[in-house]
Amino acid sequence: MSSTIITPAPAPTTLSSTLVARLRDSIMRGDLLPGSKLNLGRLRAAFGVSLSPLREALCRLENDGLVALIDQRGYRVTPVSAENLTEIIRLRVEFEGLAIKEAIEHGDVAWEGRILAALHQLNRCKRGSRSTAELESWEVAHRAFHAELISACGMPLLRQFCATLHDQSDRYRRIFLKKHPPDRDVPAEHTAMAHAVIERRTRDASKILRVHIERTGRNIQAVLPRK
Amino acid sequence: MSSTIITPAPAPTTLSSTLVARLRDSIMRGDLLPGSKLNLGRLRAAFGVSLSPLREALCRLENDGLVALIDQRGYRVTPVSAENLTEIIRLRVEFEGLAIKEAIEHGDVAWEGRILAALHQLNRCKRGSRSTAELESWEVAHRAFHAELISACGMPLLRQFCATLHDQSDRYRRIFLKKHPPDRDVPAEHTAMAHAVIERRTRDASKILRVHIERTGRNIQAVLPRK
DNA sequence: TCCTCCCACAAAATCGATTTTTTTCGTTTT
DNA sequence: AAAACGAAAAAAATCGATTTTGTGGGAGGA
Repeated sequence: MSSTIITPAPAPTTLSSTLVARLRDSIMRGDLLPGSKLNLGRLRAAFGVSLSPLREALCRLENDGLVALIDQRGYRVTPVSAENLTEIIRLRVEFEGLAIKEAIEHGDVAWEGRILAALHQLNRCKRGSRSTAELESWEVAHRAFHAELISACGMPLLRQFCATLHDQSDRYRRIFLKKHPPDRDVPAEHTAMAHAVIERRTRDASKILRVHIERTGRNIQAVLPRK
Repeated sequence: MSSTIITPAPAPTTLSSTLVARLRDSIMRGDLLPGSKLNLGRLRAAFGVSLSPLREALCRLENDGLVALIDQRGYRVTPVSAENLTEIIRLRVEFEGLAIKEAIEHGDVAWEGRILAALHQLNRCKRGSRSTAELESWEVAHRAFHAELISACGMPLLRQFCATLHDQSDRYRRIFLKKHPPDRDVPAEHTAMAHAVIERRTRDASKILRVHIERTGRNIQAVLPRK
């Protein structure tokens, strides 16, 4: 019993789980193009793994709507379309709107604190930065902030649905707004949202959230290639 | 080109896909108990398949929320709880309510026809029957009817979410109301719902749907074992 | 020229065996 | 007696190889 350092998280992970994260990143950043076929042999080689964990990882990405499996002809990256994006945005407004209402009703002081913490971390990330690592840390903080807003809604399934939809719209944003400068007033909106939520201004919070989601949607639609 | 009979469905299926259906049935009917551990070795033997397709099938059932995977310690059947059921019911009301509103707005005559067809098929199934096959055909028709009601909503993702939630609440109903006689007025409610939808009485349709879903929820809650 | 059939190739799906990790259960230590 | 340990057993995860299925192209026939 000397000064043994207890590892905070034993990192109980598996190859498949690691692969899920790696593949998700590749799809999210657009390295794997929407609609493109995922050749198992090539992927296996590229990631240096066997077929079993690769297949399992892809299967798990199906849950998130990032890939689709067709019997006997393998996996492809989920294609993108204006209609699909429209639905994602619409459902995000509905689902997150419901979730935030419930969260405002049930959230306690600890939750308020977590929101402020998440907001702080988010605002510390320079969005305009050129560095990939910094952009990535903004993405992480942004996702965490939105998740925290609804974390007190008391509905695990709903939170999962929201997370899935958020991921899907993030893919659009990251691929199609890659070269666009981020909106100026986004940080202000996040701050306004956090305060509206904490002060239990349900109406305000819902509205800011809706505007926030829909504006991003329109920005993407504007540059989405037409069919 | 003699009298070649064209197979209606080439059945482009794979072992994994077959397994998904078989496992889903086992879980839905409660053969595999909620919360129970799924021993891969035993399952492999029971279904006469290898690990690869079995693993893939289980992974796909995760999407439907019927099983859960924990790294390094395998799969288990999703446990049940009063809170979980409450959330499922709540979300079904919200999601299907939204979907039916959109469907009423966008549905055409062909859709109306499909609803009546589905309703007819449903009403032809004797719910009170003792035969397993007949009960099963009612389940199929019932699911098809509810799916048809919202099929015109123009939102594939939402339909998928609704289908998932429907499956989950069906599992509760099939397991916990196995020995209870079905409610007398359920067929009448289906008919009323179909007509309200076709006649574009949005308000009525939503209300009937909500009552329909919530009553089943209460019936299950009443017999759900307390913790 | 166009269509159909057949073969070789590529890819997906599946299997059986091997490697890791967790769980179990007796044994020891305090 | 309770906690701690460790080796054996069980189970999950992974791998490499085999089988099955889809695909593309060319020969043969209309």
